[in-house]
Amino acid sequence: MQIGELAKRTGCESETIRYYEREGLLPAPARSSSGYRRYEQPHLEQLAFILHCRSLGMPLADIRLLAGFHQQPAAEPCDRVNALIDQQISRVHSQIEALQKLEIQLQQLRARCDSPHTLADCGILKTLDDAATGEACACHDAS
Amino acid sequence: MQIGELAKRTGCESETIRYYEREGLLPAPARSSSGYRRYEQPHLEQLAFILHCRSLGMPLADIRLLAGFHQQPAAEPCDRVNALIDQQISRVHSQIEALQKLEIQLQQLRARCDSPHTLADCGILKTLDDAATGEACACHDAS
DNA sequence: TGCAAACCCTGTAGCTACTATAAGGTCAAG
DNA sequence: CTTGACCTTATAGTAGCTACAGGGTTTGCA
Ligand SMILES: [Zn+2]
Ligand SMILES: [Zn+2]
Ligand SMILES: [Zn+2]
Ligand SMILES: [Zn+2]
Repeated sequence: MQIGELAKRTGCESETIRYYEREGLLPAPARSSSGYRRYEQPHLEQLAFILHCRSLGMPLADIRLLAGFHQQPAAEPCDRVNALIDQQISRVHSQIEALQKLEIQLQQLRARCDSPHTLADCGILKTLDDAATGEACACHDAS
Repeated sequence: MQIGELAKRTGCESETIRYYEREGLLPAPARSSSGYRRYEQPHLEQLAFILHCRSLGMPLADIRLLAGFHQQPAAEPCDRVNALIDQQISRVHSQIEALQKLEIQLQQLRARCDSPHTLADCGILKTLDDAATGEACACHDAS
């Protein structure tokens, strides 16, 4: 199958497929006489593997490692697989925590302007300006 | 003051300050005879304003707009300020939701390997491989 | 046969918000 | 007069694509 059909079947754009090939995530496929890439079933599965991992937010470097375990002796322990997943869980978890703090801060700032104002009287702008001169702000210094 | 001192006082690297200048977020300061940037108090406040907004996750384009409201007639309504903050809140909120889903999916995948295994028997690798061939997976198809 | 649409190819640049060099000029202390 | 700490510009790198530009190929139809 050509790249366009692989794209259609996986829901991944042709350009992304070529990008994965350049990055060494997908093996270079055979070419037709005119230079078109020709993919077989294993490529489709490899790409599906990559996209599945991407949908879990895994970085490409980790996916490369995960895919590489298929080339390793099957009797090896799987602790490095676990470590990759655990790492990703903790990355995601700390991102959630940081974003939750951010949301609270933003809502405290937003609360400074509840009724329609002019720019001159806007509690949001005032808070931001005051904070820039070193004063306490609703978003960062709330108790 | 020179760029290094501004950097020290704000906790922002000199290179980032120059970057903000290139991006039009900080006005170009006066130069000494040898070409060194010389900053005054207003630059420090402007930079503090930017850094405060950045700490709330605001994109530079939005900060540019927020800062631009200072040049606008003060009698204008502040609804565009609110809109920027609301937009940021909803961006943050939807990121949180997406990451929370991700965390659950990752934990479901992780649960497939609870005791030490070999690569051949690893429930995580098996799940990923099966998903690549179209089968249901713990992470995406759990009820 | 001729032509147009729909494919495909490579290579390059753009996106965000920095960060990190390289290669050089300036200034104050000792 | 030299050392070290500053400063300058310009360029490239980061992650994961996405969007061209400028070309070649294949297929179908009149
Ligand atoms: Zn307001
Ligand atoms: Zn604040
Ligand atoms: Zn395992
Ligand atoms: Zn899954």
